[in-house]
Amino acid sequence: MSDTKENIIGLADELIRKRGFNAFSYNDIAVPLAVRNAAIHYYFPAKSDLGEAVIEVELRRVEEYRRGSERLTGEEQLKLLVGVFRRNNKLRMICLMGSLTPDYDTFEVPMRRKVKEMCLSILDWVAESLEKARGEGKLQFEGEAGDRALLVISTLLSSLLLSRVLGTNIFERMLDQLLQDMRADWRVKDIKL
Amino acid sequence: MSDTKENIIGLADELIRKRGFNAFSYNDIAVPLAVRNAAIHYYFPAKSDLGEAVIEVELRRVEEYRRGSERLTGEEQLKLLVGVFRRNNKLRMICLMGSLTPDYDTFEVPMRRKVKEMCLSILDWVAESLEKARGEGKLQFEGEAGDRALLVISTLLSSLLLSRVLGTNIFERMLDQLLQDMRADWRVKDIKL
DNA sequence: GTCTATATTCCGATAGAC
DNA sequence: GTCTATCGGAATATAGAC
Repeated sequence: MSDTKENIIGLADELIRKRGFNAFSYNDIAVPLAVRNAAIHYYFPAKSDLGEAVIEVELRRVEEYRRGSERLTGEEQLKLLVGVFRRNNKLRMICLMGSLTPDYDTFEVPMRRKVKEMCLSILDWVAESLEKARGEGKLQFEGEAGDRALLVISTLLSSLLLSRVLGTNIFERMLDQLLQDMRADWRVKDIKL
Repeated sequence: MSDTKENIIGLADELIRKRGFNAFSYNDIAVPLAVRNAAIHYYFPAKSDLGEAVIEVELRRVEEYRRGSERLTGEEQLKLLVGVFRRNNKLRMICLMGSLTPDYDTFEVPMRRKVKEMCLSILDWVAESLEKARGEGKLQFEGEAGDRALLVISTLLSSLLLSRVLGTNIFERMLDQLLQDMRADWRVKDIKL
């Protein structure tokens, strides 16, 4: 993939997380990259093509995390997950789920499908990690791992939203509560950056 | 307050919940109300004025809920809260926190302040209800009610986001998990509409 | 208080040269 | 693959008549 194309996707990803899909323009990408908006249209004829590409990359990122952490314990996988969100929090960036799901009904159908696929993929990974950690005795929760994954993602997603408005410390307050609920013996500050 | 003004605010509220603040236009309000966009500008010179008015109404709504449920038990207050969200869920509408916090950094400062005020007000109400319900022995949780309120709001907010993408039943799955965690002896389906 | 009319700006998108 | 140039449309917003 060409550098320009990669840079466009990378910057679009950042803009989606910081300002939302409907709030950024081709110009917001063209100016920092010092190209004309026609160059962006060359790679992504319509804005939704760019949106889909950003999600596609995220899907691959999730797959990589998944394959790259296969040999880790469930607990380590969860620390990895929480670490990713904490890093985003420090950068005032929300996650793609938190940014794209509120605007879901304004998207064209193909992009909606991609958003849904992304949500399912992330949830699946989290559920797997939770189940694994429970099997190791490092986590306790009742019910199915898929249901618990919904609550975990919910907390991660919302903590990024609320942190920006109410202050960064909200993230740790929320995550530590969640970890306590699941009887984890570690807290956010225990994760090495 | 004039009918037109009220109708504008009401429709704007709906559009914010369904499509997001940055995705709706004055025309989306003018057409259904059969007025010209100049009429909307008469009441709300700038779009942010309209946004602030919508939040203002929500703030008063929260205050009303609060005063109107003072004599209810904490448990009944929570059922009321969950019921409000469930009704929104059925209408495919997300809450204002879920819609406005992702776009927070695109707002002008006065509107950001209002968003923050709204978040704090809702959290405060939830914390109060949780504390009350805990005192009644109808709910169990560790730590401060304020921290727990963050998790409760997080689940309500996210369930609306995810329900639209993954299916309406997500709402009940998530809320029932949350209630189970707090050892509540009721579930979503027990709430009368 | 609502209208017509319009200013202004910005957006996504495309044609065609290089 | 990137550019210049431009189109068509939509957005927010305002002036001034009624």
